[in-house]
Amino acid sequence: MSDSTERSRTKIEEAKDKVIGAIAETMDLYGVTPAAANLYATMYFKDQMTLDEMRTELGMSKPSMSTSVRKLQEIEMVKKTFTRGSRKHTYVAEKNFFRSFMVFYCQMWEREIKMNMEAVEEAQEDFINVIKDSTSTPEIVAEAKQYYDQLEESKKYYHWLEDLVASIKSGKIFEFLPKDQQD
Amino acid sequence: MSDSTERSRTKIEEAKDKVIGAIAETMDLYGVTPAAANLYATMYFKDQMTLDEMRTELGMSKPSMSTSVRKLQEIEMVKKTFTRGSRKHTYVAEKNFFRSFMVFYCQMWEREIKMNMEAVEEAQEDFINVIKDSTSTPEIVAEAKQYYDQLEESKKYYHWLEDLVASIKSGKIFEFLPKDQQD
DNA sequence: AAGTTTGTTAAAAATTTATTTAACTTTTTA
DNA sequence: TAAAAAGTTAAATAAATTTTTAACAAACTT
Repeated sequence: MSDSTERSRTKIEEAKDKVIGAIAETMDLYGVTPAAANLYATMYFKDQMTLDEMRTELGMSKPSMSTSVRKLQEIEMVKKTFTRGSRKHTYVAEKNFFRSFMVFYCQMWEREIKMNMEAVEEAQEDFINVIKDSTSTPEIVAEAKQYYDQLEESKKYYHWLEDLVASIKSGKIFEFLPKDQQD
Repeated sequence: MSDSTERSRTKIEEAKDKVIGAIAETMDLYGVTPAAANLYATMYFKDQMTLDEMRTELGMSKPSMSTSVRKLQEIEMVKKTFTRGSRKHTYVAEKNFFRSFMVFYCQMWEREIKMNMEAVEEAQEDFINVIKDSTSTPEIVAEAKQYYDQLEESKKYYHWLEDLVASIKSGKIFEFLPKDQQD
């Protein structure tokens, strides 16, 4: 390989590494481990990879790659592919950021909605019982009512978030905010 | 205090704790420490709090409260208030989840857009240089072009995310997804 | 201005999380 | 079906983060 070819290869690798570094750095804000973040960013520039290729490329242990790839599959940023001829499993990175966005945030928000709404509903029932309890003093009734109302108000937000998730899942949000705008 | 009053008070506390637990649990997915998550959730049911009240209520150290409250101020989930008569600082929790949502995700997404777009722009320049380099072999030019195109495609997503942030900041998104829907 | 209270910074301890090594299970193929 | 290869689970180690204790700085009171 000639000197200039080698120099070009190096430049390409350096350019990729800039993007890999940026993606990996922002990704651990998404609740994945550094290993998983690095792995995804690396796979972003690859067609497909096996566990052994991942281990070699990142210089990490195989179980670490196995765990990372599973976590990435959970948030659908990596998918398993069938490659005939090879008995090793092969994986590909989701390269469409729109899809990653949709899956990740919908998952996150649905979890939040479910968990918080359940607690809110239960708590509201409790407050109603206190309000209906004939032995409750006026002060206590007033307090319970105030908390009940605060929770009722918060439900508006969770309903809105539900709508947001639905519009992302259905793709309706792209009618409001087109994927390709002309500025 | 009568038995039944005491029982009602306990029920109110239990009801609040359900919500506090749920909020705290979902919040540490938002990148805050357990102490900060618990603190915010606790403050959600309080008018205002001083550092000493926080320490007493959560049974944690003062520096921990100080750090947590600062972190919560950064993401604008807590604000400092002036209470004349008291020389202690007092803080209030943002109780409008819409506002917390806007500040948190806009901050998060703007950081992601900035960091990744900068890397993408730099990398694209590098790829262009390789492509323009007269000593580059056809294979190398093809490879550089492919990566360049992949990054160009990714910019559509970042532009879309910019639009999403803008529509959240301006409130325009609520024309598309109203805060109070009637189902 | 001295003393006291409040809040912050810095170093240390404790806890949690991430990664690795080693053992084990499953799958493949010969 | 036995041997080998691939992948996963579990325990142990390592690393990073969170929290606390202790020392310090700033602000208020008298």
